[in-house]
Amino acid sequence: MAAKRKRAAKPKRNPAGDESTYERIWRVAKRIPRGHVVTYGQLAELAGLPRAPRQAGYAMASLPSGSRVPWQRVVNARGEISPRSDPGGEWVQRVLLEREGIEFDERGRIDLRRFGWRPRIA
DNA sequence: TTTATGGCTGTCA
DNA sequence: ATGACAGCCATAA
Repeated sequence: MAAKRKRAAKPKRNPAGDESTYERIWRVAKRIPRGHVVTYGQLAELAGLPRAPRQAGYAMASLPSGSRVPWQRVVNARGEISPRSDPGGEWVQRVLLEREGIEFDERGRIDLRRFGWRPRIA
């Protein structure tokens, strides 16, 4: 019998064709409807990484240029735009969101109760 | 292989 | 309410 493995062995996805963790996150992100936002933790959870909200963030940071993933619709748990490596990027994100009809309060925060995307738990 | 990093989060003072 | 700390996990060196 196969040796018992404490944790499931890594999926060992194939180089091309199979989807990596990031791709899976991106796929979920693409489902975010316009005019709504999700938190990194939520995104990670939907992607199957309930304890890896950071990975969701890095997946966004790792997005290839030209991708149609609405990274702009991903914000932190506070409903705020997280500071990232790219200077000025948060401003861009905010503009994109406002362009979708999302409103920010004076503190630069989004009301997740109104704009938060609440997908059915798959 | 190990080590370091990083668009986070939840808890505690 | 804000500020600081530790935990978590995949990716890149």
